[in-house]
Amino acid sequence: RLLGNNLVLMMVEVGRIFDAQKLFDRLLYRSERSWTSMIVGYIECGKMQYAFTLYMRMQLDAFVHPSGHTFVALLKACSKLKDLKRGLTLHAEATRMGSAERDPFVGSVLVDMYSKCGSLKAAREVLDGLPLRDVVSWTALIAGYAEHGHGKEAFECLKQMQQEGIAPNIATFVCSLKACSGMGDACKGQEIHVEMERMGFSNRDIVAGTALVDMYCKHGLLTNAQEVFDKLLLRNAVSWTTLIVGYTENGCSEEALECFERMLADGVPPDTVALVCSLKACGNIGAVNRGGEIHAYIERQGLFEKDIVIGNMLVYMYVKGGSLWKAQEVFD
RNA sequence: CUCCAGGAUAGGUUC
Repeated sequence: RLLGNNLVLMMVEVGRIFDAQKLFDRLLYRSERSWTSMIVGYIECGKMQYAFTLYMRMQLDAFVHPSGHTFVALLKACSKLKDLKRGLTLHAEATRMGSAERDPFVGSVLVDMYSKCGSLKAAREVLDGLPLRDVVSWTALIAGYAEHGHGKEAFECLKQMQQEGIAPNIATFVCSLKACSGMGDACKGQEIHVEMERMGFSNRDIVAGTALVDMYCKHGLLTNAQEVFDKLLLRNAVSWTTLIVGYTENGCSEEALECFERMLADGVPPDTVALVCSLKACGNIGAVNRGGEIHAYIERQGLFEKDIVIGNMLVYMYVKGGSLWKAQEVFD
């Protein structure tokens, strides 16, 4: 019976979920570990409904109980689907099993689930009730506040967690910066910048650095954004695009296009997002020639069919540039 | 009781 259960684990690990299921169904004794492993396997390949169905069957198995691992996997699926109803049920069951308060991972995934579902009050209550609030559970709540436009609350959380002696990490700062962007309070963002600088996050980590660039751009502080960007040790298409959008959205499309040129010169291949954003900049200032070059590049790379947004933006660019016949051609 | 698997984080057109 051990052998069969372990074989199920191995099959899930190598992605043979269908074979795993066939074997799993023939087992006489199914361990908690193999139930959970099947559930995780289905979630990983996006078949959430199968996972939930399996969980129902698991509850009917008198010999096993779901573990913290089981609840983490299922609650994470609820977060992705924003399925609050199922999340609430799972929360009740995790509480009944003692997982919710015994297992810190279940605690933080509960905070995340409520946050992602927009039930910020519930998220806050779960966090406050946790025996151990760590950087991840705090960050999950901050992310929730930021995502749903409650910048003030997000920033207060950052302060509260620091008062509790918990050090923020890159993820915490990134979420807090996102909150600042939505708040229109550049001072708070600058405050965070200073702290990140102290911890060496602002130029060494590309995600953190890009989030800073984005925050400054959203406040229209392009000089600050450029300064952070210039200090970045690594740049990728995302960081370049963030800057390009920053210039474009602040009425500086010419500068945006200069950034695009520098990005190419830097040897960073533009992805579809970078191309779309640069096309928008072209459209804004009627730069049909440069837009046309980007168009040619898109055709050469065969990207046109990949994403409807590219076509939309090409039309925008040609229309704004007055080349209606080219716009029509793209449209057709 | 021990061993293996589990948690939060960056950019675009429309919104």
